[in-house]
Amino acid sequence: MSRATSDASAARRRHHAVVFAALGDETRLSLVTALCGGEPRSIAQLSGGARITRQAITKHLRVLEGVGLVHCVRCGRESRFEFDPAPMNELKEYLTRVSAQWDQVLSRLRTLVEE
Amino acid sequence: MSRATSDASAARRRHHAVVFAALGDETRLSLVTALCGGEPRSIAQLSGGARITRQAITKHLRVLEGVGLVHCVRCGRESRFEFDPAPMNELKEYLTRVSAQWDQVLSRLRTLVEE
DNA sequence: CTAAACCGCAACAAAAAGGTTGCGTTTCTC
DNA sequence: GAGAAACGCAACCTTTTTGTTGCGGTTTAG
Repeated sequence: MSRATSDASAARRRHHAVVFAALGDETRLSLVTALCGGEPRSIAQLSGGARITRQAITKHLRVLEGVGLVHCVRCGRESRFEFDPAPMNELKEYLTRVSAQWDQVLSRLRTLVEE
Repeated sequence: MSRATSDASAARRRHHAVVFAALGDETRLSLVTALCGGEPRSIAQLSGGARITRQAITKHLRVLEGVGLVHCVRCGRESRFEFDPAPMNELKEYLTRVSAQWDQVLSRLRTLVEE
C-alpha cells in the first residue's frame, strides 16, 4: 500500500471516528431522534423539557453540526436545526464493510474446516 | 407511549450511545480494523508499531471489550483479543431505522408538494 | 415603545478521557 | 533456575468534554 493510500485511509478513519464520537452521547442521540422526525426545531423547542440548560443543548447541537449531522438555519430570532442523513450513511457503509470482511473470515474458516 | 416503553427506548438509546462512543476514537477504530481481519492478536502484537504505550492500548481494548466489540481469551502469558460483530450489527440496524424514518419524511413531503 | 422571547459569547468549574510511569506477577525459553 | 517476555494494577498528570452562570444583542408581540 502506498503512502498516499494509507494517509487517505487514516484520514477516512479519523473522520469516521469523529462522527461516531458525535453520536456517542445520549443527549445528542436524543436530539438526532427528535430531528429525524422531519420538522426542523428551534433550540428553545429542543431544550424544552430537557433537564440540562439551553446552553448545554446548544453545545451539543454545534457538535452535531460540526460533523454534518444537522444544519442550522437562522430564522428571525430563532435558530432552526434540521437533520442531515449523509454522515450516517457513511457510517452505515463503514459498518457494512467491516461486517462483510468478518463474514469472509468466517466463511474462509468454514472452508478450512471442511477440507 | 407507556412509561415502561419510554424507559426501554431510553435504555436502548443509552446502550447505542456507549457503543458509538467506543468507536468514536481513532486508536480504537484502528484496533477494530486490525482485529476484524480474522486472527486474534495479543496486546503486544497490537501495540507493536503504535506510538503510544502498551498500557494505553490495553485501556482502549478494555473499552472495546466493555461494549462487546471484542472479547479476550487468556492464553498462557498472553491475552488474545478477538473481534465480535454483534454490537456493530445493532448500530447498523439503528442507522437503518433512522434513515428509513428520514426517507419517509421526504416522501411525505414530496406527496404534499404534488397535491 | 417596552417587555419578553430567543439566542450567542465568554468565563468558569467539575468530571471524564487519554496517556505515562513504576512495579509486581505469571509464563516461557534457554 | 535465571532472565526475558507478556501482562495487570495503581498512582498520577494533562487535556478534553460537559455543564453552568452571567451578560448582552436581536427579534417579535402587545
